Amino acid sequence: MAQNTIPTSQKKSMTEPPLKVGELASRTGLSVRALHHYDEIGVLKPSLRTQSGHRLYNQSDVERLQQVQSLRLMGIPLEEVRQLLDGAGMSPPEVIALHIAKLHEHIALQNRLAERLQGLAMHLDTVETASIDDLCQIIQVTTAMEKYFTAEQLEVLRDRRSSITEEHMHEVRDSWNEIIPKVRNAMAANVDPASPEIQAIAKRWKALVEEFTGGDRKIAQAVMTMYQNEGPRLQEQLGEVPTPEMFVYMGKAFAAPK
Amino acid sequence: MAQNTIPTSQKKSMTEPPLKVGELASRTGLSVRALHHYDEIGVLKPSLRTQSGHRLYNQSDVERLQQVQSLRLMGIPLEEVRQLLDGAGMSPPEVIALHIAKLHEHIALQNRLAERLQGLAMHLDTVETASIDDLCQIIQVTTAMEKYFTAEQLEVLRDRRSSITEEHMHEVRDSWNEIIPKVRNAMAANVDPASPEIQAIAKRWKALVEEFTGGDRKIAQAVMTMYQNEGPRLQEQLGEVPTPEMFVYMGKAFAAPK
DNA sequence: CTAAACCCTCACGTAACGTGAGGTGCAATA
DNA sequence: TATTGCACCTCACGTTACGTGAGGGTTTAG
Repeated sequence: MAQNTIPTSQKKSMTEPPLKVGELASRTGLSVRALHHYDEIGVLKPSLRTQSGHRLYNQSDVERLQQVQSLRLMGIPLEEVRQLLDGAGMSPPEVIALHIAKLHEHIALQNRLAERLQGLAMHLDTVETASIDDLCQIIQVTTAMEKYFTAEQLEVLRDRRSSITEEHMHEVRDSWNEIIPKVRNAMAANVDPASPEIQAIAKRWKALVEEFTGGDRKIAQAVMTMYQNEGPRLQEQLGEVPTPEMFVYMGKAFAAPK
Repeated sequence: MAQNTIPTSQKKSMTEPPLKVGELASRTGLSVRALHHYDEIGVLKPSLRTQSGHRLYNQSDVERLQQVQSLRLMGIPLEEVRQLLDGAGMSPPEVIALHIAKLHEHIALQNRLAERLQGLAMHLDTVETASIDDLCQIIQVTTAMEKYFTAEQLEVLRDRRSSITEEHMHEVRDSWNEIIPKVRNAMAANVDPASPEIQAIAKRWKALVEEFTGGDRKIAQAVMTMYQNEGPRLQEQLGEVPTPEMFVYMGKAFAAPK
């Protein structure tokens, strides 16, 4: 074979002059400040300085910087970049694997947050209220619900909610606010659950519950658990809420012979 | 209707005593330091202090804190929380909408990063190298490729790569490293592309290209564009790489009559 | 030889607190 | 009553990866 000609531009052997920081910055797309920073924290210390203190980056510095940029592109923090390039800390595959895990965790969190925000935006569309109080109320109630219902149940409830009018929602609220005090008073007065007036109330109660749960036993159970645990907090937001004792009392009313 | 009985525990009218910071912290699950911070930045300034300077939070402070917590749960930064609760800045729906947009943007970025990391992890599995140099090389080549190939093309290439052995990949690299200098020398010596020795080389060249592109014209085109723009950078990582002039020369060789 | 361009070293700001350090207030106990 | 111990106070630095000046030397082109 013949003698090797020059590949493209220069050979490695013809030592290129060291770069000043501004030059290196514009070649790599980094800022001068970033290079100063890398110097400070030990990620990339230029191997030369001029007598007056100007940084000079030679070929191996430039190569190291390319590696730094590669690793940063993968989202690896500077401190770990430094450890990797210095051969300390963990092995590359370990670092990558751990970062994938962390990233997935982070993404999962963000996705859950995005779902919550989407749901919230839907509510805001239907309710068309601009008050922060209302906004926070919706947030509190929905976050409380997320603790007691599964994702599928929540979806069912969202669908049902979006299919009814805002006016009807107010009617439902008003109904509860009318019925619950009556029940409380009846309980305080030891009224027989089988009595006609309680039976009338029980009928309305059952209808309201049916409408909300859609007849789903699991949802009804979750609602009761939620009111049991979050009663006071929900009361602040919603107005009148049923207590576990009321559920028991109403249970007797439902079981009473007609 | 009869007189209202007491709902659950207390009535709002019986003013509850203001809370000290530690008490409020333990009730809300926040840290004392966080409450200090909220005070500092004006998100929640307690409306009372004792003579000695101890913070006292009254009922309305507590309610405001609940709102703060709700908004923070939705990922809204403290400064915007403050503006919302103080009625300054944007309206709640605007804030929510903007945050949804920001969040989706962020999630998209994270997802792209996750994909890159997954691909990288795959490479690391097949190549089983633990050196940072190799790691960075893979990163650089794959990120360069992402600029020139579409997502589908990249997937095709990934599949093809994972279906061959590491040994074969080395063979391919070696073939290029043997052929390219020969072509360069032939070009420098003005050898006729139709000459037998160049025709022999052209045959091997074509086979190598075919294997990589799978016969896909688009991929072949993207490869040439990539080498044209990223030539020097890739050369540092891969060794010998073809130049546009070589593609022209080889084109003549392919077109030459046999 | 001078002015522009480039370089240097501080040093503060970012988001949302964690983590002391060093000192005061307050209720209960010895 | 004196002392203990706990809760509270105000600084103030650390975290991430730089951005953005301030104030002052150096190099280079005209």
